[in-house]
Amino acid sequence: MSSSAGGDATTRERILDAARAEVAERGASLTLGHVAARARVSRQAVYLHFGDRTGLLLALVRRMDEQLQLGPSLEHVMAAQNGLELIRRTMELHARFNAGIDAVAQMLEGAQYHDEALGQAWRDRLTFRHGVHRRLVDRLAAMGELADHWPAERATDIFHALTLPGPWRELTRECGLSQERYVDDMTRVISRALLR
Amino acid sequence: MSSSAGGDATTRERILDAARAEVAERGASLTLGHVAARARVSRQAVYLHFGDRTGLLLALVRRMDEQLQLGPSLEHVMAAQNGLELIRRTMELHARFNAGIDAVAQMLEGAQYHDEALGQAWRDRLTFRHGVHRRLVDRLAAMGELADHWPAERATDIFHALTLPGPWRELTRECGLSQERYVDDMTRVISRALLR
DNA sequence: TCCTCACGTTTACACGGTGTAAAGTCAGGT
DNA sequence: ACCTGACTTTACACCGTGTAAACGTGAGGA
Repeated sequence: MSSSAGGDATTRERILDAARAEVAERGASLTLGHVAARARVSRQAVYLHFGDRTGLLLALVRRMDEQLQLGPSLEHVMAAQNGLELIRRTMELHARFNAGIDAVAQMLEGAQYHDEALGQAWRDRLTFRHGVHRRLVDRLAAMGELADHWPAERATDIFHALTLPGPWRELTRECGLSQERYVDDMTRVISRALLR
Repeated sequence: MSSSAGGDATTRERILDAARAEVAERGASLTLGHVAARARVSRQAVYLHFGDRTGLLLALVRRMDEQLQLGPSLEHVMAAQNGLELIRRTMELHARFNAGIDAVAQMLEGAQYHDEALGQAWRDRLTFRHGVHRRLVDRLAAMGELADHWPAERATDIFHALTLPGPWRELTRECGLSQERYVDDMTRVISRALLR
């Protein structure tokens, strides 16, 4: 864990790149040995940098969060001029975002029940996600477009739950919907559900 | 694998009961050693009956399917006199069913990417589920209540994806919705999405 | 009665992945 | 010349899976 900062940093990055590739290929059943080999580094180097398997995966998740920079995209969503457009932009963001993180998300979902720390990391992400949807729902309410029957908190829960990676994965990967179709259809479903 | 039928069957059942309990407690990280100990049987007895870990889990899933007997429940759903009632009954069935199988479902979902056979088992269940929703959508169409904008296949995909265990788990376990609330809210969402 | 077979037991071992420990190499900076 | 940081090699302990072989035992048939 010594070189958490400073030094070359290139090795650490190489290991993380290798880990990302291994997750994409083998899912949650990646091996530290394989990661090390792919990074052209000894297995022990991985332990030096990340402490243990969990540490490596946590670092991978954090780096993906940083790289994906969803701040600007979120501003674009919030700038929508009406409810329908806000929902559509949200779904476009989800589609793009999910496609980017799906392999890692899958790994986290799968690992969350035999790894305390990874489970926590996954829950943290979901909590953050829920908060984002709360802001979106508040915006809808402020625009006077939120249907009367929904208390904000419950509308948030619905918005949050229907846009989880799971349904996205099922629709696009298994049912064969294109990203555009996913966006169109889910925009319709959610706007009908939430808007007045 | 010898005693697939005949004989005492009590040992086999004891092992499956133990496995179910272990899955409920430890999720996907159950050990054959723990299962055996709980069933008060040697670890090797498990191998005798189920071949390997995967075989045990597959047998567990199949037994749960048999025990849950969703045929009659499904008839009750199909007997609904109008679209809204059909959707409500569907959601009631999902709520009850999900609560019953969630531990095992979670285990399967988690395992599907490092165990070919378990992944297939999970996909089989989802395919069956999808077929059920197709029948429901066809019924809606026959009643003339399916909204015009949905081709039957796409309405099916949506119905299927929105009622997956994942969203149910998130809403009831993490967001704190009661089963009744889940049924009420999702009935509203889906009827608004699918009905004319 | 004796034999056999089904079911289960104990013991033992190979294999692979994780995690820890210790000693060695090697480049750069002082 | 020395030290330090980054990484390597080697080695080992631990655990879970899976296989193998030999032994125990009770029920049923010849």
